[in-house]
Amino acid sequence: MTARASRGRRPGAPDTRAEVLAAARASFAEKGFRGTTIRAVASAAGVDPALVHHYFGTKDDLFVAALEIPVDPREILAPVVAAGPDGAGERLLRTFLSVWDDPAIQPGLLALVRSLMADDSAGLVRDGFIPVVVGPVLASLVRDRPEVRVPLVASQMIGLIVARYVIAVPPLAQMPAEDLVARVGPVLQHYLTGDLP
Amino acid sequence: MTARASRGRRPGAPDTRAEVLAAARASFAEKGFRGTTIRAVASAAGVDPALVHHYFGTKDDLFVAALEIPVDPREILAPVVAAGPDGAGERLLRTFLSVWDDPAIQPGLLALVRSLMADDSAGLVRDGFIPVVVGPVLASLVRDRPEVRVPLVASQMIGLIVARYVIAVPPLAQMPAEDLVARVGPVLQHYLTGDLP
DNA sequence: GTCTATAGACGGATAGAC
DNA sequence: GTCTATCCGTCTATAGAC
Repeated sequence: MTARASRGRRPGAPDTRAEVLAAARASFAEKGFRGTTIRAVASAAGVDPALVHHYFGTKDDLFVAALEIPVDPREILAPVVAAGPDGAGERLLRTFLSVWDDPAIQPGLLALVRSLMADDSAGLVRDGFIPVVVGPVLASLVRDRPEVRVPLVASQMIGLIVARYVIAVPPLAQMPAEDLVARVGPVLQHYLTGDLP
Repeated sequence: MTARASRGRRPGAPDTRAEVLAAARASFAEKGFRGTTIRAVASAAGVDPALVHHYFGTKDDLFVAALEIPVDPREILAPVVAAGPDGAGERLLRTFLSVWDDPAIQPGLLALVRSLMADDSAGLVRDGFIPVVVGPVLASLVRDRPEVRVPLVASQMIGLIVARYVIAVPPLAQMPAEDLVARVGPVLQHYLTGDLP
């Protein structure tokens, strides 16, 4: 994402590049990586396939351009952990949902999730994301035995993502975030600090 | 699966058909539908691509042959609902895990889940599987407001599938089924019959 | 900048020899 | 039954005209 503000008037042509990127984002989010074709993206944006290559290079390049998640999980979760374990379940879920419900971020996250499930890149989540990103963050919130509590928390949050955003089962997909916080938050809290066999 | 027992000796050639099917199952489970190619399946089974077609017809046919889920969810869940709402969370989870942990069934289920997440066939789960299969079954177990309780139960079970079987996050993937029943069962019970805002 | 034309690779499917 | 050879379609990617 290059800086787009510069003085003087913008080029007369509409921002074709942005339209291509938006089309790519939507397609990757909906159909996954293998399911989207450069041709389909170009057609959706009303341009020629060659133009897509001209802007973004290879299909892989287009994919990473379409992700562009403007969120650092550790940064956004910092205030959640700073407030301590009390009510952490609700706070965690609230910030989590606020990110996922952001229409500017959602397509990128969806595309990411879709591609992670489709390929055998599950190892990336298992050995990368969970232990190095979310693990340490959550570990500071749990009472004990993080190695069993963190995965349980993760399982419920993964299920929420898949049910609400990927499958969009009603009424989960339409449910206001605060309702979900009230209903699922206590479960997360239980996994974090409750009595567990 | 045709009956394989008949008197007299089996044909001298090893059961190539079964090997092809096994290779297909593994590939579909690991790489999803789009990710597996007939050629790769044939190569993994040590045979010619044309032979795969000869046995199974199109790639779609091969896929449904590789699924071959020998389980009717409604049938297997019948005893769970018959015993009533008390302790239903644990019972539900136990039968659920016993099916998923069955090595004869798991690859088919995994392939199914992978393909459902990859394509935009989410509608199939949302409008088909959940409301017509699992919905009615679970609805008879909940205390009230099935339209909010059933999706919550579904979200936790989906999360368990993805975390334990698709991503295989440790130690969730290695955890004995009974440990999971003891830890997650109460949450399901809470979603089924507990106090919910 | 935008499009046309096409090269090159890959995968599904079929026909037919052995 | 099993394999060779091949057709046909789709896709990425590039070269080059306008």
